[in-house]
Amino acid sequence: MDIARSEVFEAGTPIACRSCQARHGVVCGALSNAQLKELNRHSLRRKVEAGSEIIAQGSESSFYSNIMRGVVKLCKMMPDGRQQIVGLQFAPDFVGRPFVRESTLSAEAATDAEICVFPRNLLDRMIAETPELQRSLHDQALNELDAAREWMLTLGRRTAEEKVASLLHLIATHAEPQTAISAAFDLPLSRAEIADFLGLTIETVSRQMTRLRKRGVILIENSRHIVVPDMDELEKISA
Amino acid sequence: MDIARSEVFEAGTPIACRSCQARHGVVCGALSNAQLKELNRHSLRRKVEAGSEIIAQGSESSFYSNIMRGVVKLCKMMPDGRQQIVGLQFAPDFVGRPFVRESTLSAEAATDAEICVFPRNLLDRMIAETPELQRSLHDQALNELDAAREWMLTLGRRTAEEKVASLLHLIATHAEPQTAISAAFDLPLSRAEIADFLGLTIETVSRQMTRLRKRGVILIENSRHIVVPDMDELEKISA
DNA sequence: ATCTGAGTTTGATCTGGATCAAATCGCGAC
DNA sequence: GTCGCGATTTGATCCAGATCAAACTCAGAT
Repeated sequence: MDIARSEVFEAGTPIACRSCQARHGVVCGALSNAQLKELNRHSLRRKVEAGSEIIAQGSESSFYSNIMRGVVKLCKMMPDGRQQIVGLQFAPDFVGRPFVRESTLSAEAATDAEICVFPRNLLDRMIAETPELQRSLHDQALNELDAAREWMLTLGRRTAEEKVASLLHLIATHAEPQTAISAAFDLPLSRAEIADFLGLTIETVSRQMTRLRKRGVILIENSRHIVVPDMDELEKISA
Repeated sequence: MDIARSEVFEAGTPIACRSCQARHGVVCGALSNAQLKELNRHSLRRKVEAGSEIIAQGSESSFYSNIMRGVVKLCKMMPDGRQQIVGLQFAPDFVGRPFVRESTLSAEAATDAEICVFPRNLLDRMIAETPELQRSLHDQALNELDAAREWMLTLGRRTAEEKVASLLHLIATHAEPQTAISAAFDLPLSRAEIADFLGLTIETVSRQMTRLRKRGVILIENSRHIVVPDMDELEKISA
């Protein structure tokens, strides 16, 4: 994302964060009206298209964001190019690493997305002044930690088939009201990204998807759109 | 650990947490004297021996702890018995999951250890009342999240050799002042536990250790005691 | 001193997923 | 429409790490 390089908070037309309206992000949901007003003066609503980088691994980031729409992937890259996706974030998640300037991972829009961008210094001050905000962010951090550890189990101990089923289950759960028996959703990730999330190759991902399709566990309407007739079946396979 | 079942805070001789003395845990380091005094009335210093469970996966835990000495492993177990260690904790770490009663993982002493045990209700209240404590715990959660994501890269994308080197590097870094070029330390984990941390089998762990020994990267004084003549060498291998 | 058994190492073989290679599918540009 | 090209699927083969099997080690127990 170009915001990272250019001086964001000088250029562009700041749009009030109160435009979040129906759905507040993690940050603005925890602030008083006075704080919101101040934040609004310095925050920016931003559309980012799929594939653009929001935070670069190894860089010092001068801002945080809230995801208002879309999916963001968190990636770690090794010097030789091997890559691992270490998390997916959805609205209204907070993006950034409080208390530490340099990021050990990159954040990239997996789909077209909209984010609210906040200057780091201002938000750091608000976190220090606002226990409720700290609590919200603490809460999100703990939820991400639970999710990361669950995924460690997937990476370390599940088979390729179970990994693919786990991913489909994860996406379906975030896309659907999760009450329904069946689900239909768009994958926010390409096969290559799925492979990088599951610690597999694209070929193995493709073969496992085909296997699930042939068994009737999923329908592949096209490579990005999936229908799951029976979520219990999928959950059983993901073990 | 029997504490989980019996009513801890009635039996036993409570020992003042101020006995932490030189080294405070994450919790007591962030409290005022008045709060410490109240906490002392309800906390308990406890010795736990290697292998005993501090928190059981799927159970409701009514207490938190601080590790004062020793190493604690966090495990996730699948219904069919497959297991993954998802983190190691060292003094003065906090153990427990604030805000959620039921644990999705188990915490078990990997070595003989000493912990300070706090009643959940009391500490929850103190967290709510004490921004500095919330900040400490938030900080630890974020550090654990960084570590978990780093380990996801290890699980998903590193080879068996790189995994073993990564583990040795991790342990060495926590055991030694990390300034020295060489390191000597006791492994807090058995081969089986190392396998469960790295997503490998014990045979593969053993073979990779032997390979590293034959290459002169490590000396195995006995299966638990390791010497690393050149930490840079080890770090290079862990990639 | 010898026995015992858990933990570890070593060896032989197998296999799930990687790698290498070639279609096939879509979709935007012309 | 059809050309070009990246994304995906499918096929053939390979190999890192799993599995199966057997020693070996060593700290107690007798």
